[in-house]
Amino acid sequence: MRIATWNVNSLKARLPRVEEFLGYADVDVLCIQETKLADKAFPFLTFQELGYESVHNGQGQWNGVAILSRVGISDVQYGFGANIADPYEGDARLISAKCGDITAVSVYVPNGRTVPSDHYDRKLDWFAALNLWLNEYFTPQDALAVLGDYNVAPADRDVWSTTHFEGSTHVTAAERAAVQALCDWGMVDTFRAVHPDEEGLYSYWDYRAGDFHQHRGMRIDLVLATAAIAAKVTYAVVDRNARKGTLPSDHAPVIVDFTTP
DNA sequence: ATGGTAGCCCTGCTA
Repeated sequence: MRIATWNVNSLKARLPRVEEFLGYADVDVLCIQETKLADKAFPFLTFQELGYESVHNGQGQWNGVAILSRVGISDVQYGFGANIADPYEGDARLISAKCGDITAVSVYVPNGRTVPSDHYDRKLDWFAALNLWLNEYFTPQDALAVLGDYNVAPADRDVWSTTHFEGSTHVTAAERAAVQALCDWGMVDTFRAVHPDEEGLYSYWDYRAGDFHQHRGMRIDLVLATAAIAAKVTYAVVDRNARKGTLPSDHAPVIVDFTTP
């Protein structure tokens, strides 16, 4: 089975690139973030014609998350639900669905803006809410993958320069501890399981200052998965070509393969 | 050249 995550930075602007990706990437499940679309504007039929069922938690101008699947979609959840307070209430940042033999979750973790700030504090609270939500609906024994834009680089080797990001969001000890808490619950950073030590493996490059061509990036798009999936991962890659060419997103897709019984 | 680009919807805000 092949799963992938991609922050497309507006599905309206990026639809041709997403169609192109679906044509060559051979993914079974694709989790998308930052659709920036209302549900009524989501291109369900376009994806259907390409062989994918899709579900969308849309908001309009900002955020918006989706799941595309060619192995079925059921048991859809939109956001944290009524029992868990959302520190970013009103934002469309989470959708989950059963896709074939696994549950896929598409998350768009809040950016946090600056340190310190109210937005940063609520980013950490959002991670805590995610942990509560996982606990409420799943167990570490489930075949569960939480894919998305975490807006956290888990380790120093996941950024092009530690000094450049000193004092910024995405690299603070508290944010990294929030990701680690998910791993403590039972999730594995599957990309790092395949590439444990390699540096320079990024998934996001700022549009500004030619960062992509200067290899100034960050690895903030993660595929966390429980052992039922993580123990069977055979391949993981960043599709850097998707960051090149005409009207690219500032993020590249991250693809993970695992064997199914 | 004193921080740059992309996307949104009023041209300032968010990333």
